[in-house]
Amino acid sequence: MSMYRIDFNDFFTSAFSVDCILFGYSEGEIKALLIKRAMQPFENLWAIPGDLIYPDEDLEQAAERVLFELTGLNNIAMHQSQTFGKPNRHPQGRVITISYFALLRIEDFEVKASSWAGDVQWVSLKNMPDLAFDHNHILSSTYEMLKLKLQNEPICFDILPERFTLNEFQQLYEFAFDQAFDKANFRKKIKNIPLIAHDEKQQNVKHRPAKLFSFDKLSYVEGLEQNRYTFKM
Amino acid sequence: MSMYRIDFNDFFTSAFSVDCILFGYSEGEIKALLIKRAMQPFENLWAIPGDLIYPDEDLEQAAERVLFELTGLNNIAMHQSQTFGKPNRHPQGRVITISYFALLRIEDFEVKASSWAGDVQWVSLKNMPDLAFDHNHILSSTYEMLKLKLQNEPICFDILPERFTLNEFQQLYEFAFDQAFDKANFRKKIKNIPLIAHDEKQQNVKHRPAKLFSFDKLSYVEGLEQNRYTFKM
DNA sequence: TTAATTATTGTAATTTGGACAATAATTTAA
DNA sequence: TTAAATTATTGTCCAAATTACAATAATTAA
Repeated sequence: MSMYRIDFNDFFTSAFSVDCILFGYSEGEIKALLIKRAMQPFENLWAIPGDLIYPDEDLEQAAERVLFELTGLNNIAMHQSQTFGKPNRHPQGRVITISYFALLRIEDFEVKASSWAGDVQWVSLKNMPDLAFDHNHILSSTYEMLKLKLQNEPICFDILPERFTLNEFQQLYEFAFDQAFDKANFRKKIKNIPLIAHDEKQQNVKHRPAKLFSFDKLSYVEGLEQNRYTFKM
Repeated sequence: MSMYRIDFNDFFTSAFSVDCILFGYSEGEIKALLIKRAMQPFENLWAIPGDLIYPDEDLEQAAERVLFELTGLNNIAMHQSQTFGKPNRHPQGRVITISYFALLRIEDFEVKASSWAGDVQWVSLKNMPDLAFDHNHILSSTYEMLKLKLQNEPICFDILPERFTLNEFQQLYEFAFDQAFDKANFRKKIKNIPLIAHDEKQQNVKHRPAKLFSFDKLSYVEGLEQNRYTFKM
């Protein structure tokens, strides 16, 4: 096999990138933030925002940099999803990409176009066009990872408004898993999750307004530490 | 920031590796196959077997190559776990490593030493020494991934003998999760998993022999496709 | 004031899960 | 040949969780 004849230094000819799938939630739909590529390859195609990782940069750091350049947001937890490395996935060389995702509150920031992003847009997962590279594949497997985490970690509260109604909470899961739940039963299921009930109510609705809740992160962490609690949906 | 002054080609100065955590099960314990490094860096330390990925090689292909060189085994599903890339994790350059794992039947093969593996040994997870690189970290997070997948995918049948008793099945979960289950209740829990009951019985035991079962993969896949089924332990 | 609409809570039936007991099949030793 | 020992397998009871569906409450709009 020819592979045994290559020099040690010949291995150091690859690049890494991160691809950041930013999930948001609005109008009852889960959306991903996509960019329209302003440069070759795949110029003018929609793509997952990402960038090459600098030689001295940590993976998470790179993911957070991409997020920051696009949204100005800091201090958002990025979750590693999977790594994609088919030899020919990038036309300009061997680039292995590590996908990260985060859940964002769309209303908390304004997206900024950047050098590599001519146009930026929230696109519903139910209505996804053909994307650059292997990005359709990356997006759909990261969505599977998202669903797994939605069932095992309280990341739903990263994407819900800070104060939300129980219906909004329920609809997020209904959309993510594409199935309807019974209202009363959903409320029973979540009765262990520590929520703070506020006096405040929903505004500007044409019917009885719902009470607003927020996630009681302190109690949650305390419950975890004392082993009294495991999040499960 | 200096990072903006580097040339496109300067990105192509990194290398990838795969690290393959091979889990086996014997004497009632989950073990990982480790090698004693025969070369620098970390010469003589125990490590997870792994290798650099060739420039034209797919990730899974590389993982399967490492597995094959060590065990002679082919056609074993390798599962991607996580990717580790701290800038200084490898003393000889920027090497990002992608961890894969597989569940093996220890009795099905004999490990072979190879060029990079002076000594090879099955080591119980309960009794792990200090390993080379960041391999203790990689091993423990891959073990968490293993447990996650054991709960959500039928990978347990990769590690069980082709025909197994219900007790062997149960013991695997008991050791992986380090807790005992009630026999009768375990059998109720698995009653949805499609198993083929054989006429054959356990041999050479000093008591009533148990019936042998095998996993009915066909029915399982069919159930998945028709949305009648989700594996859950 | 009332109809319409959605929020919230309750109830009863069914299913699941956990603890434990009973029975069955086989080997071994008397 | 038989009884004791050992483990496999199945069943039962009770508590807890899940499901389907009904009842009541609060608000808006006419």
